[in-house]
Amino acid sequence: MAGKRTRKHSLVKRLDIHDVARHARVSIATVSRTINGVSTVDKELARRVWKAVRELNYFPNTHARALVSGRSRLLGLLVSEITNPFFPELVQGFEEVATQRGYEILIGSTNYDPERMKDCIRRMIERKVEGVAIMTFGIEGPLLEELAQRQIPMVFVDAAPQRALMSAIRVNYRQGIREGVQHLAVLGHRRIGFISGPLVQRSAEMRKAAFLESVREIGCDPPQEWVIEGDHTLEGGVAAMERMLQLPEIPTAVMCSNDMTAIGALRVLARSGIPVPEKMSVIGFDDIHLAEFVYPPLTTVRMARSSLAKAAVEALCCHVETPDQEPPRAVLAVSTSLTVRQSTSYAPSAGQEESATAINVGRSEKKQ
Amino acid sequence: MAGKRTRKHSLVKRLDIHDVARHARVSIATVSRTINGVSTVDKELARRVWKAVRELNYFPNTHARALVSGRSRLLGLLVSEITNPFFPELVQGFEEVATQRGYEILIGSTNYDPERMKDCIRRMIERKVEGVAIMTFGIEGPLLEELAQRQIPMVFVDAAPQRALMSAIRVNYRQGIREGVQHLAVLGHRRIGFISGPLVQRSAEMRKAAFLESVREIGCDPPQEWVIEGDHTLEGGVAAMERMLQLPEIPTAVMCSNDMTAIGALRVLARSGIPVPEKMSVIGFDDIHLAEFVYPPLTTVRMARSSLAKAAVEALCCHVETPDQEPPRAVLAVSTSLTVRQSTSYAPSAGQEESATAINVGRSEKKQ
DNA sequence: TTGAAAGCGCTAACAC
DNA sequence: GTGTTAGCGCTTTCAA
Repeated sequence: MAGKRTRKHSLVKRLDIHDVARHARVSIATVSRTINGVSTVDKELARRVWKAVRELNYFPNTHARALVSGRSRLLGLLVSEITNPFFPELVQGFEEVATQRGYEILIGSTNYDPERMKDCIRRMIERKVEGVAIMTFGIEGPLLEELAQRQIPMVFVDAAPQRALMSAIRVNYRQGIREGVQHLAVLGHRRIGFISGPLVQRSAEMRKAAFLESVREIGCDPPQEWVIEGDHTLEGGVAAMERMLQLPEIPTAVMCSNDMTAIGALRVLARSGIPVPEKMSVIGFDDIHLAEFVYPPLTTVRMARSSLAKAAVEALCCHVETPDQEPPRAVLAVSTSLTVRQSTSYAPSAGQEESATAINVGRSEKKQ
Repeated sequence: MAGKRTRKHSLVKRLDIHDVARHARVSIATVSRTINGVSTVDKELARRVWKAVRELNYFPNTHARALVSGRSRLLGLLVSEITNPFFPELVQGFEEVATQRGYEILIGSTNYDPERMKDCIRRMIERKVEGVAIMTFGIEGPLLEELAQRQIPMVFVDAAPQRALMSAIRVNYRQGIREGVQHLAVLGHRRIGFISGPLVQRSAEMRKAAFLESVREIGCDPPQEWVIEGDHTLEGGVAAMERMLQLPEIPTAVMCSNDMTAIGALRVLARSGIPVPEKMSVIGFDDIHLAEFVYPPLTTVRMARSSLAKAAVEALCCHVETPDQEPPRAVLAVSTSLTVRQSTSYAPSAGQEESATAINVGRSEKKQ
């Protein structure tokens, strides 16, 4: 009931640019210029403005700024689901770099549901994001159109449509996968299988291709049955490994397209009484937080998701801040490298000497 | 170089309320009223407005709305770090409920760094959030003042300062912890230890208190040395369990204040050749994603973080939407319950009969 | 170099 | 019931 009501909607007068101007005995234009770092402002006036800002504890209203400047300083981040262990590190990196550059981030989780994805896109458009990073596994074409129509820059992973304002971050899958395969080779493995992700996904396909190249490089050519399609889930890993164990001949090492798949595979092996790594080595991909804690701790190819995030923010900002020149459409930005833990060891039948020889031939593997 | 430049800043004219009004042959006020669901609008005109909105694919500009209405429809969410496995589920729940209610969420990770926390608070103030959920483990008083000064509602977990616009979500720690202790009792355990969190944290203290009450309830009173202070990290769990194993007498079961602590404890036990659960049972708390995947899969007390998030959003919205009546300061909203996995079993020396008897006496434990 | 004033897109008071 | 209009807080001409 009490309280001085000096505005329609609120009980307290909110500080605005006029208050600062009055306090510093200048015009609001000068306050605005000072805060925005326009160089023509007189030193003395600028000093007074900053003093007033400090004393009054003034923060500019971003909505007003956005309205007049047409720049929201908002970036959208579209992910599949935050609870998927792949994403938290990505979100963290994205937030860090974006806020550093003065952007705020709007997160949308699609939960693999086209309706929710549509909703996320609507929210982003309403809030006038200046760019969107599409980090979901797959996206509906028509929804992209919504963004494209509004000239909103987009960045993708691996591959982007060939259009203006769209770019892609490239991940160097080969690098880490090759390291993983060489690591196995050094340990004497020659019979190496692979459980892929869903091959409709570009990144899953690229990982598989990188694997095949790498095994051929060490002179192996695994039979088709040793290359099984999974779906990047734990259950998929379980199913794939079960199929593999039914084969008349099984490999001594299996590489997986992501860690969840590898963890599923590990489960089946544990259940089947096949000790890892003694009877079979397993390598994952991604290096999610979990990988370190499963049993045995998973040897895996690490993809630095914070670099991915950083590259995405930069690509977006590049579009926004230099709208005239078309930026490079694809940035090779993210490297991968092997993290050796305890799910890999010597091939069961490989003699000690053979391995020792191989070690000298192989390349060293270390964490990046 | 081409492109029709109809505005200062952009190459494309952005759709606004005037375009819709023109298209529907009504005034902008009618468009605004229609979109905001004001009931006095003529049916026919409303129909025309909606048609125009659809045809033009119009989305209102939230910045303009925020500016004039004083309502940003933005909620702040302050967390310690998104990569801490405790948080993703919380963030997901928060996003889900907030967007359902038409709010957008602004995430800030403090990374346990006061400077970054300060930065997060600044960002939230600049963007004019209508409320902030403080989900960090601890916060600096002066920073709260910044928000309080600006009449921004806040919601905390467990305990909030006794002030206007601040409320707390209460977690029913006792419920789940009691279930856990009873579960151990049923399995014949009488020698039960506890590794707490950092006791400066209110929630850690509450968990410890709940544990002590619960063990006393089953007629046990563990010696002081069996109640060790950890710090809710894996390393803390390692250190605490190492200390415990040095004791002349060790318990047959240990409850931990959170899952990371339990995972640390599990490591030490594995290293020391003490099989879990045969020689020692371990129970965690939180039920983070990881718990299911460690070896052995961790029996743990689940706290539904999505309910926590939901309660937080509701408390905040309650403040915002009915500013006159002071809402309940504390909401008992989050229940906990036991999830039994494989890190718990019969007490080593307990006879079969004893356990069997106990089973009938004890309460059944199931997932909620 | 500075200040006055227009206007960003919208909501809400007020007049009809 | 509908339209006209005055701002919301800011940036950015434009004139001085």
